[in-house]
Amino acid sequence: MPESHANVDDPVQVLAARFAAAIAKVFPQAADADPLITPCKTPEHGDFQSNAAMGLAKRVGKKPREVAEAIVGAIDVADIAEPLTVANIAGPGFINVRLRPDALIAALQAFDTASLGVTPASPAQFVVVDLMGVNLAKQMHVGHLRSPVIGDAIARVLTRLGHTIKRQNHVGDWGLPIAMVIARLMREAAAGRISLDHITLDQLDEAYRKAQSECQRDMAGLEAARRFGMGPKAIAELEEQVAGATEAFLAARQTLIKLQAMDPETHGVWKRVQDVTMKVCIDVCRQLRVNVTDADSAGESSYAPELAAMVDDLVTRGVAEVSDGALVVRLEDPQYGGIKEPCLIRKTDGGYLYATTDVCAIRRRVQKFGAERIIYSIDARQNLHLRQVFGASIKAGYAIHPRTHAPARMEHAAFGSVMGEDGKPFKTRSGESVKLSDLIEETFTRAAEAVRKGNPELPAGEAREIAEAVGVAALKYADLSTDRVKDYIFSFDRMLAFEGNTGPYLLYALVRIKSIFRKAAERGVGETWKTTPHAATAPAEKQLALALLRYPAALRATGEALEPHRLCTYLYELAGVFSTFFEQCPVLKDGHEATRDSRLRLCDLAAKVLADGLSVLGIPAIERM
RNA sequence: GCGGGCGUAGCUCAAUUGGAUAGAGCACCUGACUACGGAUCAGGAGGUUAGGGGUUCGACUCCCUUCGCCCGUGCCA
Repeated sequence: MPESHANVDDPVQVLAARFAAAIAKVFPQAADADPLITPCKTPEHGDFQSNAAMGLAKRVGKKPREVAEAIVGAIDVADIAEPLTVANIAGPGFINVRLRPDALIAALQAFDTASLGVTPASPAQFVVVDLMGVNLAKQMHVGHLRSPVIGDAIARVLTRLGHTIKRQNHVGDWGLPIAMVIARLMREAAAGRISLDHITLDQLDEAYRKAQSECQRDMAGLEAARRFGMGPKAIAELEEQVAGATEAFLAARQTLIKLQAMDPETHGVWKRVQDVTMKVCIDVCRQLRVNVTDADSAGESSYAPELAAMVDDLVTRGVAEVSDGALVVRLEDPQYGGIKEPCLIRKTDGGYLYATTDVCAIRRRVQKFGAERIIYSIDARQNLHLRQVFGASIKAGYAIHPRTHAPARMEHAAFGSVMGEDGKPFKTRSGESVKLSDLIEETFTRAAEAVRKGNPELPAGEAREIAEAVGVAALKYADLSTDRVKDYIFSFDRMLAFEGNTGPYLLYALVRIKSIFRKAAERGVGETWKTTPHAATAPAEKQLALALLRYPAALRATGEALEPHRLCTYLYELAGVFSTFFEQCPVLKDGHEATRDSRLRLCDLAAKVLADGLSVLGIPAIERM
């Protein structure tokens, strides 16, 4: 069942109903046809248009133009639009509609409430958004930027549309890699080379990398050396390496067993690693104004105790089968995704994989939390993996909602990579990945510089706050404003520009409107405008009014496609339309009080929509800059 | 090999899910206003939407095909 956002005050919806009625009257055989109402791209054509006639033509066996004429002849829009005649039919059969001025005013009046025309979704859904996946003992880098930024924006959009959201940070806090670090840390701490009490994430990151390499056994190299009869010295060196790595590897496995058994000392170190990692993670989220807290964490460790029973369940019910010693779920059937590669859920050695945990997570999210929709804000490269996990959950029945008995809608909100200005993956000059906290700090520093240049008078404390807002706006908007599935090119200069489709520009547009009200107060203009009737007579006023009314549809389109850039584009267009209005329609200079007040109301609405839209994107609003 | 994604102006990106003359910003050129925040507005130039074919009244969008780049592809996560 498609969700509904019925709103009798939205001209698009009113026109859709009228056109639908006219179509049903003239072409009963096509009564279900979509009226296809959309705002006109150019004002010369009209305010709104219906594109239904062309599509209807072949269904009813008439020429498109005749269909349009029939619709125009039967429609009743006298109360909302200017009379429709054949003169309103253009091209192959577009029907152009011009709103009656009083209808526009009425729509504006109805729009001017706290909800800004956004009616709650019906039915509202319970949605889980998977928007982060940090790993213990690993420093966060640019690769961790997009997931929370996009996921949080999607969560906010859906919340604004009336849904209930649960965010999930799927923390990589379990398994052999973690055990390797812990084994190394315990050894290093015992030798007095590190202090676990004062350890930093950078140190943990280093330990992680060293643990990885010391457990890396070069079996292939040894094999090759033997086969090609290399010198005894070379073979001996390789044997030594392999022996050392094997020792480290076995120690890690022992550590994993102790960890699973909740051995106090081992678990204590694990907890320490978790605390250090998660503190940085949550700090980054706070800096980015991403709404993720400790309560949203669901580590792999929390699924670990459930895996064995779940896998048994899959085996006994015949969902999974043994293949080459491993346990797999086959997904060739189209209802499971029609995927050739099976989903591996248990290795030959009995170990579980990340797919196992991910299937388990779906089970918990649907069966325990009651998720009706699960959205994964994850790198596009994980697409196959996610489709496998979705398919396996469906096959296992875990994705079937316990109350509605409908399968949860599972979607991959895939995104591309962050590239440098050379078009290659974003790295430092020395070729290392950029620490996320460094990236954020540099953004703030550059934003502070830009703010200082633009407005040197700001007091230091406020300047820092504003710089952070501008920095967050720049960083997140750059990430959100382009089609998420594509890679995007990271550029401090471009994202921090005050011109063009950028976060700082939208903040500027907002503070510019706010300053009008400060100026009005200075001039002793009271708040009479709040009760003055709306008006939109000048062309620029009318265009602004029409643009404002498009806000709910822009939000809905964003929520439907899970594409925040749609909202960004709308806000940017709104800012542009407002600029034109601001240029052409003096607000405080106009002699007439009624005009001044109705224009103040338009300014007020524009500010409200901009602020609301920015907050939905996770960008903080400010009063001045 | 197979599967997926991407390819739009010199550069960075859009295009309301198949609709009217493919739009913005930057850069370039020309104008406006002693400017309710000039971090502005108006205008110009810039395109065979990678190439070819097809479906359609209509294709950047859907189908086929070729080229180029990226990614994934059974025992890492």
